[in-house]
Parts: sequence; structure tokens; C-alpha cells
Amino acid sequence: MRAMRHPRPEDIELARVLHALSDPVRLDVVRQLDREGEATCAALDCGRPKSSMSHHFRVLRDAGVLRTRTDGTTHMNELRRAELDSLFPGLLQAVLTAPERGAA
Amino acid sequence: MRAMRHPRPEDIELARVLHALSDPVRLDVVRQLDREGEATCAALDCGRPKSSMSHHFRVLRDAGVLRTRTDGTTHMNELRRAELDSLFPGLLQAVLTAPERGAA
DNA sequence: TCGGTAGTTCGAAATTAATCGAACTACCGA
DNA sequence: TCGGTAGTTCGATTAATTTCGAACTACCGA
Repeated sequence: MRAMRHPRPEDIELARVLHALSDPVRLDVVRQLDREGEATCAALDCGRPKSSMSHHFRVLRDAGVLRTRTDGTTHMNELRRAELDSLFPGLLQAVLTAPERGAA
Repeated sequence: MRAMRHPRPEDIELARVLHALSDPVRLDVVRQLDREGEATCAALDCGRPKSSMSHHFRVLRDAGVLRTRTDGTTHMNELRRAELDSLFPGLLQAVLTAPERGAA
């Protein structure tokens, strides 16, 4: 497992973050991380194969949405809440609070 | 000019909205609309040809981010602020407040 | 040291999206 | 009715994304 890129706060771009959050699978991952604090990749599979999930984690990681920490043989993921809140106040909150689709 | 689809509030999806906002050109359009209230398509061209802008407006419209009103020969665009605020509280605010990229 | 487990990377196919010129449609005003 | 203006639609091209199996790497424990 190679070095994981985690962008520095000053390199986190709004458009990139929004793009990372614009996928249902990834949105689901982010919601779960919000509820559970942190989780391994395996715990968050959405019925998809590992390689697909790995891709989605990478998109989220590259965008700066989450941080992945290697812990032995597992990878622990957690939201970069503090950084995101500081860079884009209210954004994460709004996304996490929002329903998936407009209420009827 | 054919009928323009404007999704009903209950059909507006978070992921779709986020995707619509995840493009720099469209983000710029949204910011301008925020500042200026409403504007024609031509007034918001970002140096792109009309057909490109028309595409971006459609993405924003289809996602439910803005409403396009035909006014004679021009099209007036405005954010669907009330609906968005009601469906996804704080989201638009956060996106509009945020810097394009994290402050250094 | 030999599995086994966790997750990444590679490769390839299929889908979706962005871009832009050119042709088109609608409407206003002279 | 004849431009002209505003913007959409079409078509084609290119680029980016998603998806997933298969192979790979790293590390732990027996």
C-alpha cells in the first residue's frame, strides 16, 4: 500500500469536494462515517466489490473529505470534519442533514 | 424553444444538486446569480460559446438549482433559493459563502 | 514461514459528461 | 415581412468516471 495522498487544507477545492459528494455511494459512506465516527473500508461496502469501494474512498480522500489511517492490516476512515468546517463552514452539516431527495 | 423542465421540489435530488454545483463554470454562474439576483444567459457567459453555456444552464436547471423564465427573446435565470433552502437547509448558503479553494 | 485478511492497483469495458461549431427556433422591432 | 438577437438543439469529439474481476502488497497470527 503506497503513500496515501491527503490534500493539505489549502489545496482542498470546493468543486472537487462537491463532486466527491455527488455520488450516491459516496454520500452514503459519508453519512455512515458521520454516524459512526470512523470505520474500516470493509464495514462500509455498499454491496459493491472491494475494488469499487476502494475507488470511491480514493475520490473522497483525494478531495479532502476523509482521512484514511492505516491501522495494522485495516484502514480506518474518518471525516476531515474540522478542516472542512473551517474551510467551508456549514457545508458538511448541510449535506449530512439533507434528505437524499426533496420531501414530497 | 421547447418546454423547459423544472423539477418539482419533491423530485430534486441532493446528489444531482451537488453534481450540478461541482463544476467551476456552473459554480461561477451560481455565484453571479446570488450577487445579481437574476440574469440572462448571455450576461453570464464565462468566455464560453453559447452552446456550452446553454449546456451548463440546463444541468443547473435539471438539477433544480435555478429557474429559467422566458421573457420575450431573453431567458432570465434565478436561483431557486426558497426551494433549495427548504429542501437542503444551509446548503446553498454554505456553497456561496465558501471560497473556491481552501485558504492557505 | 505460511496462510489469511484488508485493501490497493491494474486493465478493460461501458457510461456519462464537457466542449464547441453549425443549424435551428422564437420573438422583437423597424 | 425581414433582419437581428437570444438561446436551444444537434452531432461529433474528447475526456473523465464508474464498474468490476483479477492480480498484487502489506501485515498479522499461528
